[in-house]
Amino acid sequence: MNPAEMKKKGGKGRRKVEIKRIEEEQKRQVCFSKRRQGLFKKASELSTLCGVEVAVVVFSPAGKPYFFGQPSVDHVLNHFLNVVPNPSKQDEPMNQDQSAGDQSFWCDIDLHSMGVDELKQYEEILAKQQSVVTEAAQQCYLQAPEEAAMEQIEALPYAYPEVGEDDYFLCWQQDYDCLDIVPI
Amino acid sequence: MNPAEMKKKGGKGRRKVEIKRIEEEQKRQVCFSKRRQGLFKKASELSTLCGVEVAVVVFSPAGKPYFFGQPSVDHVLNHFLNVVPNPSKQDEPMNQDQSAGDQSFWCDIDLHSMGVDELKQYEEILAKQQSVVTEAAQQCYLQAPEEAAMEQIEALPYAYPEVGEDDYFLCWQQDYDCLDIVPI
DNA sequence: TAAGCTATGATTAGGGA
DNA sequence: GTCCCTAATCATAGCTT
Repeated sequence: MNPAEMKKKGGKGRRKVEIKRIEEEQKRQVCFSKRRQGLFKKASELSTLCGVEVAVVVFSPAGKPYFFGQPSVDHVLNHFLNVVPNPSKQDEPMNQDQSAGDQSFWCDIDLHSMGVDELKQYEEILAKQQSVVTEAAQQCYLQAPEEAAMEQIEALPYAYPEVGEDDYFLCWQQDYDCLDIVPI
Repeated sequence: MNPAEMKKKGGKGRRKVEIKRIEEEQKRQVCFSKRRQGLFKKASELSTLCGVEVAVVVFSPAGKPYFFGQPSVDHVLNHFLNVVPNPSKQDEPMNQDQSAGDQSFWCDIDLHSMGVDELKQYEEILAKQQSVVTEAAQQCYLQAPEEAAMEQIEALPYAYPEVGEDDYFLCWQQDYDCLDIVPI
């Protein structure tokens, strides 16, 4: 195809793009918009295909936040912040994927993969959780018997996807007696 | 390339893939590994090309955390949490996965902000969780009384941060009786 | 079992509306 | 900004090693 044809009906299509900062603002904005959508789509596909939790947060060139989360950004970030307290310490200059360290307390367990003994253990952990809540209730009563921060309960509603009733992951944390049961 | 050559060294390549949960564990794991890398690469390219902040957090099918951040996950998440205290309520321009209506089920609750009545409610929810686990244990026993997937329990160790004993978030999900208690 | 291959489907740059 | 279009480049499912 000669240059004239190129100009007339060709000259489109993808060009190999060097991965470095795009200087022209307009182009950068368009690229951001397109690639952000692509990134979120990939994240969504990964989540669906593999049944995993994903959160993506991006700030546009203008500083506007965009995000994607499955089941929700907050859920994933809370989970993450608990598991990986100091991500920046693990980041290396060239930013890359990595997993958290090995010393551990958290376990993600599929209830269906567990044996009887393990399930019994988890029953005990759940019982401990009840103590925690009960104690919190008692303290609350002692401190402010007439108050009830009712509104807080409905303060942070999140959308949630349909899930089967029987599929759960159970996460627990030995030293702090915390647990986390979520549908998968 | 003719058919013979196709058969000899071709016939491979990508097939159209339906975006739904992959049931075979092995395939799911492989897919996760590959697509995670692809996702992080895309995030990196977006960051470089457009000079923006990006954070991606993924939990593997086994619950192991993987993350990517530019300049760091920590930085981006702090920025995000400051700017968007309650992300799920905001309108996300393009790709909102939280689409399906505003019926929210999840709440993130600080135990200390709750009144007695609410805490009592949560005690009940915890009790329900015990039933779920108990039922799972019974089913497990009926199905394979001599089996115990013991090794699974220690399979997924994670690093964990220091937290105060008294700070928790409690997340619960009305329709599915799920809950989530995590230290903050 | 993790690491290459490769053919193909998916993505996206550049242009226009 | 968003959407369409095209075509070159990229990503990756199913294999092989």
